[in-house]
Amino acid sequence: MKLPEATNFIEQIINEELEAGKFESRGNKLQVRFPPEPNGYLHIGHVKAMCINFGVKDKYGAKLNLRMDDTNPAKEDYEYVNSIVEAIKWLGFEYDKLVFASDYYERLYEIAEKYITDGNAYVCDLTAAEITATRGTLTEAGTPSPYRNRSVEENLKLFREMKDGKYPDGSKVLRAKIDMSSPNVNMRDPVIYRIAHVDHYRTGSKWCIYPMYDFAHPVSDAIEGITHSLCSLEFENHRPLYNWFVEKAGFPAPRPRQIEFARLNITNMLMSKRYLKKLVDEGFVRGWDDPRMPTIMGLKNRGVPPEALKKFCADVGVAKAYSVVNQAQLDSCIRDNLNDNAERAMAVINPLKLTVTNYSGEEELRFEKNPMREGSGTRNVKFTGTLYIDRDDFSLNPPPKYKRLQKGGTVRLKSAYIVRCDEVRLNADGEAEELLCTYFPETRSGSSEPCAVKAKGVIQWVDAKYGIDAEFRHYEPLLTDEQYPDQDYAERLNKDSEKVFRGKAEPYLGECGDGVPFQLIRAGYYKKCVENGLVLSEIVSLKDSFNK
RNA sequence: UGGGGUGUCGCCAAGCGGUAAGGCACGGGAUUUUGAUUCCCGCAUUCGUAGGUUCAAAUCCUGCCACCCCAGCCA
Repeated sequence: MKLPEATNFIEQIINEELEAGKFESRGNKLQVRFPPEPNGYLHIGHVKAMCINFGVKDKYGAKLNLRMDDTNPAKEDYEYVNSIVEAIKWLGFEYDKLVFASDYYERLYEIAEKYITDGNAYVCDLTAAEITATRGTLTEAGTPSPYRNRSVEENLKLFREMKDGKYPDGSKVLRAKIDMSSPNVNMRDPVIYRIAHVDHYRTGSKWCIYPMYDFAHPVSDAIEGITHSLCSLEFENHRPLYNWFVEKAGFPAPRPRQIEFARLNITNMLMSKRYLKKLVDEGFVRGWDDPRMPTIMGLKNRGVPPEALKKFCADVGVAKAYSVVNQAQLDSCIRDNLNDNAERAMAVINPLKLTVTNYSGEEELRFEKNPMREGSGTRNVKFTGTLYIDRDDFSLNPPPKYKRLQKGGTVRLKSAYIVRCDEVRLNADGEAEELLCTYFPETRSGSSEPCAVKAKGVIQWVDAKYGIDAEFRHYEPLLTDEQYPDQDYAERLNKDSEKVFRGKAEPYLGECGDGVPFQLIRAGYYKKCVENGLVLSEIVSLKDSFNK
């Protein structure tokens, strides 16, 4: 058998197993799963998990189920399952089946009864606090529950009564009978089922007992015939439990194998669902898909192409070492993708009027949509000599090596002419209000004749007569998990994370369809065009090369 | 002071006994009507640390150190 080349340690393990013939009994057909809990929107961390799982799918021709791990009715909802499906679709991943852990409730219940019958589980009347107290500590063994040795008959009767709703929440649980003195705390008779008289978004009020993750997850894997259950590092301590549940449930080999990898962390990116949910619930952001959010939908609304996210995950790799990737690495992938694919456009965020005093009339100039790509086409831009440039592109006190416009200096208007600034009109505050310039007809863009006039810089511009009003929003990334609990968080978030600018844009931007990312001529910015007429853009500064 | 993991360049990360890939970041140079892009060139005599085995170790052995995870009726 010709094995695919492994690009990470997980695929290496798979190759070794395949070589050893572990999956011959199932025709070497592998199966994986992506198991989000529908209690929030997917974020960039999930993209890594998906890249790993879908990578196995593509590489080994494995089956891949999208499984909603919905065993906690209090937190889950259809809104989230829809958002998850949408995010996966946007990323371009294709799963074989959409399944729900809640589809297995009946089967899980039967397996729980089997545990009881086999003497591997018991109903425990201890309170939550008592269970915690008797679990022992990291260095001391726990003490067995007084209910640990109930008879199979009594356990079965009690468990059925639990299911039938005879007991209030918290009064009883079903526990696995493993080892109260295990050095691994997770093995000290973990809870399998809890009573919760809560409606489930899918099963309604049918159940009042719900299975716990530690039990439901491995058994769901086994039911589906999963061969590789890939999850993050924090579940390493649960692996013995995982194996215990699958084995005691009586599933034959080859049983699913849990393999753990380090989750994705990125500097300046808040990545825990709990905090993200809080930001949404308390109104710090407009929703889960707010461009400031690290959610897949937030990133989409920021104008990030899905391919850039996949490239990023591929670059970052998969390993077991705890790590925090620099955001610069993500930015680089986005820039790289946009450089190849995004069309270029002109817009000024902070307009400054520029009048060409020796120009009259109007003309159309040719503009390449994407100079990086062959055949991307051109469009015409009107030029009347009265226009706006960005305030940043003019300086009253230019620093050394300044390449853009200054009094007495020249600059090239992108795809148009070179102009010289003759006079600066100031407002009452001493700020530039209007620039009076001279243009040089012989410097018209595309002209091949040599001319004496030179300009070091090139800036973008918007014609005053033909440009449209545009609103720009500039977003700062959300703070990191560590910074989050800070008391000034909300204030800082509201004050600094979103800035709105009223500027001008060429009409072309208003014609862009919803969600089209494009790159501003001023290098280092990418943005997204939304809604016609008005340009409502999300701008993210990716590389501030202007401070050099 | 229990158990499970991890330690290779500023940040990720290959490497699996034969003499340190790659990406990001960074520095230098060339081309450029985006200070972008593109293009060269540079960037770990050293792999947490101390010993040991070997002709040969980041890779094997032993001790030590550091960091992360685990005591939810969350996932």
